[in-house]
Amino acid sequence: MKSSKILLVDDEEDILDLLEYNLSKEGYTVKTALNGKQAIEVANEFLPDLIIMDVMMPEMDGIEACGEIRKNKLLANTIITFLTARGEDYSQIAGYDAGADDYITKPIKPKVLFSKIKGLLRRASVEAELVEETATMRIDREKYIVIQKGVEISLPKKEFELLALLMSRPNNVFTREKIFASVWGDDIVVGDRTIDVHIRKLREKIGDEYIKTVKGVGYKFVEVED
Amino acid sequence: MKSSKILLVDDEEDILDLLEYNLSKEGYTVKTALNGKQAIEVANEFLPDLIIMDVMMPEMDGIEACGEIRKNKLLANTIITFLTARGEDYSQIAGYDAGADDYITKPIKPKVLFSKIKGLLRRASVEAELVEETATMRIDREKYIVIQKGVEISLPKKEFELLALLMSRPNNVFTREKIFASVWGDDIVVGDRTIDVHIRKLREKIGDEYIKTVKGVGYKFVEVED
DNA sequence: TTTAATATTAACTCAATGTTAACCCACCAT
DNA sequence: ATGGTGGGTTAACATTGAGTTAATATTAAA
Repeated sequence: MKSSKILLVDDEEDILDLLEYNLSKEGYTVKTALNGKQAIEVANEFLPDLIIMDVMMPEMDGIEACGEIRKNKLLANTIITFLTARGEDYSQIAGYDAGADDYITKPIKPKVLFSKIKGLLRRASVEAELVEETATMRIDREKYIVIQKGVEISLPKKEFELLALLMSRPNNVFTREKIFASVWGDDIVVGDRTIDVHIRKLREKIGDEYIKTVKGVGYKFVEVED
Repeated sequence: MKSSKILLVDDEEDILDLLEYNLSKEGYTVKTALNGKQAIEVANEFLPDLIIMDVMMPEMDGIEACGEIRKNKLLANTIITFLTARGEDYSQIAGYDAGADDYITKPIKPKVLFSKIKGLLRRASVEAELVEETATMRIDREKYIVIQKGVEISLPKKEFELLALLMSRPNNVFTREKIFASVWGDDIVVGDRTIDVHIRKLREKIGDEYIKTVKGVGYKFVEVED
C-alpha cells in the first residue's frame, strides 16, 4: 500500500523535527512547512492526505491557510488538523468554520497523536477507496485491474495509476503538474509527451469517451451515459 | 450472493427510519435498535455483518455496547461503525479502543454512507476466508503437497509457502514486500532474485499459466480455464 | 489564420524480471 | 568423520516490455 502523506506545519522547528522523525519512522511520507504561506505551496504540490498545522504562526496563521487550502479542489478531502494550546477556545470555533477536521491540544502526547492520526487516515482511506468507482467502471487495487461494464481490463502500472487518479474525481480537471506530482513523484522528471502517450494508451483500452482533454489545462475523467 | 445484514442503532427514530428505508432499498437486510442494550440483544440474535451505531445514546452508549458486542465470539468479525458528530474527538480514541472499525460523521451524507458501507462490506468479505482450493488445484497443509487435477505434487517448503500465499487470494496481486514479509519474515533479508527463482521453479512444476507477473507491482495466482 | 497545445506513431532505452548454473549448508546415511 | 543429497541462495547474464522520447501530424483557442 502506498504510504500516507502528511504535511506538518509549525513555526517551531524543534517540534517539526521531532514529529517528522517519529512519523517517518511509523512509515508515513512527511513534508514540513514553517508557516501558512509555505504550507499552501507545499500542499498544492505534495497533495498530502493529512495536514497537521499550528494555529498560531507568523506570515499566515493556520485558520487563514486552512481556508486557502480548502479552495483547492484537489485538496478537498485532505484532512486538516490543528495544533492548539489547551484552552484557546475561540480558535476552535473559528477553525471548524474554516474547515478543520479535528484538533490536537498542546502539549502533544505522542501516543494520543499517533492514535488520532491512524484513526483519521483510516477514515480517509475508506472514503478515498470508494471514489474509485463510477457507474460503469471500477478500480480494483488488490487485483490491479479495472472492471469496465463487467469486463476485466489489466493495465500496466503507470496507466493504472493515471486512470485511478483521474477517476478519483470524476469531471475534475487534473493539470499536468498534478498528474506528474501524483503519478510520477516530485523528483522524477519526464518529458511532456510522456503523459499524452499514456493517455492515448488508456483511451485505446477503455474507450476515447472516458478521458476528455481540456486544452491548456489538463485532463478529466467523465462518466459516460448509455 | 446472500444479502448483507445491517443493524442500525440510534435513539432518534427519524434517522433510523430514513436509513432503514434507504438501505433496504439497496438490498440489505436491516434491523434497528434504539439504544445500546437493545442493540446487544438484537445483535446476538440477528448476527449482523455490519453495525452502524450512534455514540451518544440513553440506556447504554455506543462505546459500552461496542465493548459488550466484541465479547461475543459469534460477532467477532462483525464490523462496527460509529456515528459521531464532527469534532467529538475524545470519543474517537475511546471508540477505537473499544473495537470500532470506522467512523461516520454527522450530518450523514447518504451517498458517502452508502459507498462507505459497500466498501466496508466488500473488504470484510474478502478478508473473511482464505482460499486453499481452486477448481484445478488444492493445497494440503497436512501432507505438505499440492494436488493439481488429481496429481500430487510435492514441493519444498519455500515453494509451498509461496504458492499457498498466492493461492490464498486468487487474482490478487502480492507485492514483493508482502511476499517477503509473509514467506521469509520481516527480519530475514534475501536478495531480490531469490523470489524469481522460486517463482520459476513453481511455474516449472505447476505450469506457467498459473502465476502471472504484474511488472512493477508483484505476482498473482490466476485460475486457468480448461 | 495563426500557433501553441495535444495526438499519434514508431523507435529506443532501461529497469524489472527471467534464466541458468554454481555455490553453500544442513541433514542424513554410511 | 565422510560423502551424498537437495533445498535455498546468489551471481552473472539474457530477455522482456513498460516507459520514454523524438519526429511529425492534427487540433482547438485566440
